[in-house]
Amino acid sequence: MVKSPYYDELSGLKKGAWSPEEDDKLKAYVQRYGHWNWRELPKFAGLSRCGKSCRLRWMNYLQPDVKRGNYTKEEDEVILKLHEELGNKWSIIASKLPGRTDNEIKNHWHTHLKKRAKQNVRKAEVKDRLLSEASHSEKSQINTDHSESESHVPADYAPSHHILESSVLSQETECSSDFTSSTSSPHDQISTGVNWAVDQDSQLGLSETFDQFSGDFWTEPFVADNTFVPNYRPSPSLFDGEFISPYASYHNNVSDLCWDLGF
DNA sequence: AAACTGTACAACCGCAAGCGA
DNA sequence: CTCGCTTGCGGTTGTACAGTT
Repeated sequence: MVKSPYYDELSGLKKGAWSPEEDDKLKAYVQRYGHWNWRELPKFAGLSRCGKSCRLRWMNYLQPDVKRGNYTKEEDEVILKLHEELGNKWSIIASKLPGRTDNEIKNHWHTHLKKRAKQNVRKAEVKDRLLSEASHSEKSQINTDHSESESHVPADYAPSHHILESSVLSQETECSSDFTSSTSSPHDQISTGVNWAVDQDSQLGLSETFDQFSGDFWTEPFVADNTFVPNYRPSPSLFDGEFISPYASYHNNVSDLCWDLGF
């Protein structure tokens, strides 16, 4: 599924898929010393990779809190909603989904959600058309009886005000900032006379899950990457087993540091 | 069974923002 | 102000695997 590993002649660096050994090295190094400088890090960690590659691998795959696969309906809906609002701001979207990375969300969007988003757009267009047609027919019927025999919509088609208040499309397009708001019944969806079967599952899922969905999801803080050691550069002369040790990152006080440095 | 097509996703690349000298 | 460096972001590619013909 990924590019096969190969050595780039020009740079002499390894590219392509990461081996478990490389993963282990990088993970162990970052967990121990933090990522003080991605460009320099591979040298110290004993990896023949560029810093950029290491950073990406760590961020998207090796970080302890990274969730993999199995997107929940809530997550899908959040992504869809935020993408509708923000566009391709994957990093911002990722910041709202603990454990998900921008790269993963981007991939998920392109493979799973793009189609759904397109369907949503199409439904919104149909909704607009229905609304304009409904309001037009309502006006034309103002001074007539309540017969719907002339209407092009099914017999169980609800009056236009009904559509406005409870159609699923209204939910989608009007609750942009509050998706915990009211839900629409399946009957309401059917009553518009449009075949919503394509996405009914997800709509129902949205209704169910967002009811349980507290504000905690948005306010819950990220688990910080506390392995980061700001403003610290190791001395290349300090070796620690298979790594070149930058020390300091695991020292909570000066005496520990002095001990490790042999002072 | 083989060939073809579609899907999923890890990884690469180029660019831009941020920051310090 | 600008130059150089690092980091982060978003677009895109490559390829294994699954499904279909």
